[in-house]
Formats: sequence, structure tokens, C-alpha cells
Amino acid sequence: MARIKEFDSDKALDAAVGVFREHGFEGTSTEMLVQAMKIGRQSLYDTFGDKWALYRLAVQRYASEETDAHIAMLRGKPRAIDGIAAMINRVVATANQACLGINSICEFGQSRPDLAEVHRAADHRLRHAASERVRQAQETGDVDNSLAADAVVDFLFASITGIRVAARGGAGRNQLASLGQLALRAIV
Amino acid sequence: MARIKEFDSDKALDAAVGVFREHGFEGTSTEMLVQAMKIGRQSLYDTFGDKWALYRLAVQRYASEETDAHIAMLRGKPRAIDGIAAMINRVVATANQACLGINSICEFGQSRPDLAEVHRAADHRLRHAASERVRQAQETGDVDNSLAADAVVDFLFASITGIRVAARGGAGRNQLASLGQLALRAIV
DNA sequence: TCCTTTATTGACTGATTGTTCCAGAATTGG
DNA sequence: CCAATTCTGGAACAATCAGTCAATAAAGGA
Repeated sequence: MARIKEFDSDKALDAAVGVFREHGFEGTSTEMLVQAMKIGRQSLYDTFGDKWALYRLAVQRYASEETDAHIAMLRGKPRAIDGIAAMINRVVATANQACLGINSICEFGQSRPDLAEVHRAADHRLRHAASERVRQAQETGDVDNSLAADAVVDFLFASITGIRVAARGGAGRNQLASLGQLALRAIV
Repeated sequence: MARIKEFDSDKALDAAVGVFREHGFEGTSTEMLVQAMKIGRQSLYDTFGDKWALYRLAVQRYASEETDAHIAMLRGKPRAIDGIAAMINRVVATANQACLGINSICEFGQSRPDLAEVHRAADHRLRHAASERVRQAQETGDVDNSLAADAVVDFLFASITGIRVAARGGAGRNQLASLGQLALRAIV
């Protein structure tokens, strides 16, 4: 048998992520996708199914990479609180790019169960890692011990959302940095 | 001359707000609009121009009403900090409804200058009122005096965004309440 | 070289999009 | 009642949509 060309499906998916995060699902046409992904139209349907399946896969891919990046920051410093700060600071530094996760949640809410499941699964892994690090920071006294670790994690993620949406709304870099500082200040 | 039916244009606009906030601009068809607004298609175009003009007007209307509600909370209590808390608590209580402001920013970012201008104008009025109240709370020692009032206002709005997106993502009521509590805790 | 598999291409479908046109119903002031 | 005006409903518009089909090109295994 002949295993043949097999275009770089990962790169194509990354390109799809780039289009979807900027224009959303409804704002993206298949024409935009095939041009950005630089593949034939038929290849798109053969490889990914239909537009919705591709969108779901793009959200999954994006969430997975985002989760990896968050966890790398969280665990990249010896002291837990420094890891938490690094995660927030990375968000501030990269806030100029639209977040496909937030956009997806805003666009569809809970109306598509299969999409909500993608979000739920991605959140689970990140929440686990963040929760562990928050508890460590509480043990060393860097995060208030009287707070529930889960509540702190929720708050950190909500703050990340606030920073990213503020950036998409046109906030400047120092505004975003200030938001990050205040978020950290809230949990000490 | 004969001044005639003149359907309730305000109610129709409110209905449009209801559709847009749930489905976004691209996810809303004119068919959905005429059905929700309960007016003829031609009336829609005669009265509001085209779909984009209607959307812009809907965002403007929504932002205006939201700003009124926020300010009513802010000024509804004698102590400034209680007003601030009331604003946050109202957001928590009403977070089950999608926010057209956030959805609009996520969907379009800064790509449509006329829309961005609507947001900017709406933000200005609210920011002014909130900033005034924050300064009062700083004078009475209820909000940390070492923080810049503008930064506190930014943070409050970012927290509101975080709460609303969390709700759209499926967060429960106690999670949202906890987010509100931590946001207030951050500025004392 | 031939064969199988995969990718590309462009044309095509049927549905839906936003928008306009038009005829008629409804409504109110004179 | 009449006339002026506004709203409605449906038909029609061109454009675009997602998705399919068929033919061709490319590429590696035999």
C-alpha cells in the first residue's frame, strides 16, 4: 500500500485556530479557512469532517496548548507564589492575542453540549495543577490560608478572563499589568 | 396629515438586544430579528437602517441601561463601599443573562471603529461615576488609600467581566458569589 | 514502471444570507 | 368617509454559505 503526501495536519489546525480566535465560528467562512490553512477544500472535509468538527478540534487544540503554557509557568519557579505570578504575567504579556477559549464561551455559552465538554475537560487539568500550587503557596504563607484553594483558583481564572477581555477592548499594557498586580494582591 | 401606527420602537429594540446578546451579531439572522421584534421586515429596515446599524444601536441601548443600573447600585447606599459591593452583588445575581457588551467586545475587538466608539462612550460615564465612589471609599478608609482610584475601577470592571464569563461558562451561583467576595477583598 | 492512495482544483448544489420591491392591510387625522 | 401614512407579508434579488462531486495531479510502495 502507499502512504502518501499527508499534509501537515497540525500546522493546518493551528492556522484554523488563528482564524477562529479572531473571527469566531459564525464569523468564519470555509473559504477563509482553506486559504489560511493552505489546503484544498476537499482535504478539509476529508480530514476534519465539517466546519463544526473542525471548530471543536481547534478549541480543543487551543485549550490544550494554553493549558500547557499555564502549567509551565505555574511549575517553572521553586516558590509556588512565583509560579502563580508568572502565569498571570504571561497572560498580561500575551493579551494582545484573542483567546479562543473565552470567545468560544461567549459565543456559545452552554448551548452546545459537545463544545461545553471540550471546555470542561480542558479546565479540569489546569484546575488540578493550579489548585496544587495554590495549596503550596498557602503552606508557605504566601497566599491567605483562610481562603478555600478552589475559590482562589476560580478567582485567578476569572482575573485572567478580565485581563484578556480588557485587552480585546483596547486596554493598554500598563492597565493590564495593573490588573495583574491587583489580582495577585487579592489572594495574599 | 396622518401620524399613524408607529409601533413601539423601544420595545422592538429591547427584543433585538435579547437576540443579539444570546447569539451575537454573526449568529443572528434578520429572520430571527423580525420574529423576536414582532415587526415586519420592511419596518426593520425603514426604522433602523440595516442589520449592522441595528446591532450598533442595540449595543448602545444595552450599554446605556447597564450603565444606569450600575450607577444606581453605586449611589444607592450612603457608604461608598456598600454601593460598590451592591454593584458587584447585582452582577452576581444577574449573571445568568449574557452580557451584550462583553460578547460584542469578544466578537469584534477593535476591528470596527464605530462599534468601539459606542463602547468607549458608554464606559466613560460609568467610569466617572465609579471613580468618584471609589475615591469616597478611600477617604473613609474602606478602600486602600495606596491604590490609584483608576486602577481600582479597572479592576472592578475586570472582575465583573470575569464573573459574567464564568457564568456563561457554567459556573454555579456560589462560585460567582465567591468571585464577587474576593474581588471586593482585593481592594480593601 | 505501475498501482494505490492522497491532495488539489474548480465547478456545482441547494440552502440561507441581507436587502429591496411591491401590493395590500391597518391606522389615525381631517 | 376619505386621504395620508405606516406597517405587514410575500416575492424576488444577488451574494454567500456549507458541503459534495468528479477529474487531475502528486507521491511513495511494489
